[in-house]
Formats: sequence, C-alpha cells, structure tokens
Amino acid sequence: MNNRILEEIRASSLFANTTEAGFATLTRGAYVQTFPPMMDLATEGDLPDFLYILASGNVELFARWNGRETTMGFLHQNDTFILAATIRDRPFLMSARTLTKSRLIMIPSADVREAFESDPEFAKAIVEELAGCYRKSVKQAKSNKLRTSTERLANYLLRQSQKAGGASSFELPQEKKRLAAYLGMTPENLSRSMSSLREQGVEVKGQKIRLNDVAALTESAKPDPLIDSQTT
Amino acid sequence: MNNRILEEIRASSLFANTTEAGFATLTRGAYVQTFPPMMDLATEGDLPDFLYILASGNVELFARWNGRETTMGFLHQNDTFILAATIRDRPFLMSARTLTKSRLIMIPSADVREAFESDPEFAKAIVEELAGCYRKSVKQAKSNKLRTSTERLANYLLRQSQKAGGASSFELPQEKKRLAAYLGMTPENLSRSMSSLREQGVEVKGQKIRLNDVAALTESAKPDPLIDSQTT
DNA sequence: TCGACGGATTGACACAGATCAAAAAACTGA
DNA sequence: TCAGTTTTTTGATCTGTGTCAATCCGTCGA
Repeated sequence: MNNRILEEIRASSLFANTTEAGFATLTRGAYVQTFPPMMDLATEGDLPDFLYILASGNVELFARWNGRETTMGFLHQNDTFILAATIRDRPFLMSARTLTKSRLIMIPSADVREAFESDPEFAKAIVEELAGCYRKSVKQAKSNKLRTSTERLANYLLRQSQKAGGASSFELPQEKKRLAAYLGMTPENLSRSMSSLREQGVEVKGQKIRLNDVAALTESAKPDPLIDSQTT
Repeated sequence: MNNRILEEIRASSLFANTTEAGFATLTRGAYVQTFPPMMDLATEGDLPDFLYILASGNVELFARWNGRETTMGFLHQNDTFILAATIRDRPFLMSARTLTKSRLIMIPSADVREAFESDPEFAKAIVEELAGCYRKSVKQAKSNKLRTSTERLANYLLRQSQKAGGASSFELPQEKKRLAAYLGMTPENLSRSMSSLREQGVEVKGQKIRLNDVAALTESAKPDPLIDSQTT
C-alpha cells in the first residue's frame, strides 16, 4: 500500500486521531479501488466483509421490499458506510451503488473490530460517526413523517443552498428521479412540486437551481435545526 | 445509592461488562426516579444532562414540527434514550414522555462521557447500543417508505405476536391512537386497516388482538428480516 | 349506579400524491 | 452529427389517506 493512499486514509476524520498501532492494523489489509458508475457495491442482506470509505465520487444507498425500491441517502466524500453492520457483524440493511465513477477505501471488517478494541481514539471516532449516522436517520424520519412532499423539497433546496456556501444558485448533485425517491415522492410529483415553488422564487433549469427569494422560501419551508441542520 | 438500585443498573446490558472503576464513575452521580404517567422527561432541542435508562414502565418518543406531532417510537424495559445526544453533546432530536408510571435510571452525561473514555468495555457496549439504535431507525425508515399503512400494520401485528413468544393472541402495549401515529397514519385509518385485515384472520377486541390465521397474514404482509427482525 | 369524558369506530367527503399515457428535453455513443 | 435511449415534464385520472362529524364504547370517579 503506497504512501499517497495511506495519507488519503489518514485524512478521513474517522482516522484523524487513531494511534500509529491502530492505524497499522486498519491499513494492513486495506485497499483502494475505483469503481465505474452504476456499480453495485453492497447488497442488503449480505454480511459485511469491509468497511467502506468514499474517497471520491457519489454513492447511493437504497433499499428494496416486495419489488419496490427507494433511495435512503446519498454519500459524499469521506462518508463511511456499512459501519453499523460491521460493528455488530450483522447483515446490511441497505444496498449501495456508485452513481458516478468513485474511489473507495475498503478496510476488512475484522481489522475494524480489532482496532476498535485496541485503540480508544479510534473507538471514540467510531462512536462519534455512529451517533452522527443515527441522528441523521432520525432527522430523515422526522422529515418524512411530519412534512408534506413539497415541504420536504423546499427544505432540501434550502439545505443544498446552505451547503453551497449560502449561494442562491447551485446544481442538484444527482438526477431528479433519485432525488424524488430520496424525498419519498414520484418524479412526476417532484416536477410538479418544483413548479409550485416558483411562487417562492425557485427557478429550475435542468440540474441548475436558482433561489430568487430565499426569505420567502424560508418563510414557507420553515426549516428547523432539529431536522435540517447539517452539523449533527 | 443503595445496593438494590446498583444491582438494577448493573443488570442493564449496557453495563454488564463494565469494569468496577467504570461502574463507580457511572453510578456516583446516578439516581433512580419514578415518574407518573404522561410526564415529559425530555424536550427536543434541549441539551442532555442525563442518560436515561428505563428500568420499568413505558415511554413514548415523539417529535414536533410546525404544529404537527408524531410518535417516533416506544421504549421498554432496559432501553436507553438520549444516548446519541449525550455522546455528541448535542440537542435532543426527540422528546420523551412516560405513558405509564415509570422508573428511570438517570446518569449524568459528563459521567457517561468520562466512563466511555476510561473503560473500553463500556465503550464497546455503547457502540453496540448505538449501532442497534441506528439499525432500528433505518428499519423504520424502510418500513415507512416501502410499505403502505396497512402493510405496516400487518407486519407490526406479526412482530408483536413474535414478541409474545409466537402467541396468536396478545394485547396492544399502547393506545391505538399512539400506535397509529407510530405507524404513520391517523387513528381513523388504523381502525379501517384493522377491519380490512379481518380477511387475514385478524380479530380485534379493544386492546386484545387475535391472529386466527398467521399463515395467511404472513403471506400477505410479507415480513422481511431486514425490516422486521427484532434482533438487530 | 350513573354520568362524563376520552378514545375508538363509522361514514361522507376532500385532497395529496400515485399511476398511466404521451410528449418534450436531455443525454449517449457510434 | 444524429438515431436511440433515458429522463423530465405535462395532462388526465385514480387511489390511499386525511379530515370532519357523528356515534359508540369503556373507564372511572362521584
């Protein structure tokens, strides 16, 4: 494993404070692999062999039941997945696929569990990460149960604007049909919801979004830090 | 703090393997308190002062947004709550209230964080617990997004039957209006869904449920271990 | 025992969102 | 560049679920 890759792994917040010994354990069997778009990385029900860390690219988490499929979330740089399954050595609850060409760091599950036992700093980072994942999941559940689909969309747009440094103009990071599934609606209704938000200054041109009246949108979307804040 | 209470705390799986030193840290400021029904224990947005462990009774987790309220979950004996918030020292995302008279063990958040740092066994237990909470939350999200309300109810009934040791007859552990909120539907529709499940042998008499044809109900509910299994 | 209250059920109706169909627009790859 | 494919949009319609209102039921305290 070459140094550039080791440094790349170190940079991930999960390993920032890991001891040298713990880091050695984690990287001895680790490797980095590049995947093409639309490649399945993990399938729900399988047992975890690796902990994945997304070094670059975009990954979709999704789940199926009874012939239906929905999007559970999107992963971005430095996000981990399969962590809870790895810790408990239980089957994945969600599947993952690349949306764009992606580079993934893969660490054998057994090594993660060993480093967790031996390195308190790593254990602490794991707990922070896990608590963050849980809190994100609770926020999503609240959003889905307490808001209508248009309200979810409006707040999603405000969060994206936030993420883009408060820019009033930004690009949707994925196709609309996936965004629709993520927000728990059909593509047809996403399109209609976008139109209905025109009254609040939302302008859509392909993947480009422009918020012409953030104040009005905020007024109607009523974002709540206990659902929408990024800092978990 | 008397011995009976200490033993009670020890019995909770979170502390089973905790070292003596860690246990001392956790219990030095801990106390046990009994609350009457319908008492608010925590309010979303507040910062965690204590980690709560439910020694006996029933507690409801709920959340509000924009004047709406929904039930996020029910807690039973030995369940913890506010754990993720305590770990990250972040505001609660959910509120909690007692449904029945309940006894709660309360451990100061600072002591939890200290024990977590100093006792690897406790840290391990925390991670297991947290991973379990996260997985439960993901399962709920899948259920809500992939199933219709009647499907959610049918699978809920099968899970309850399972919990009752596979008994075909059992009691709903809470009022129907709370169950409805938990399942993401109105009380009116819960009632109608129950009626529609009569065809699959579901018999309702007040809080008493009787499943006269588990095979037929299972056939139509299509339970999935990746959504419905209790063992996370 | 009775009355009062909250919870549960039933029916009528409204509405958000899904489905189906078709056209338009945006990509894809030779 | 252009055919072929996929995604997005638009319109029409349908369905599941929510809302409102009335009634029923069970519990509990006087």
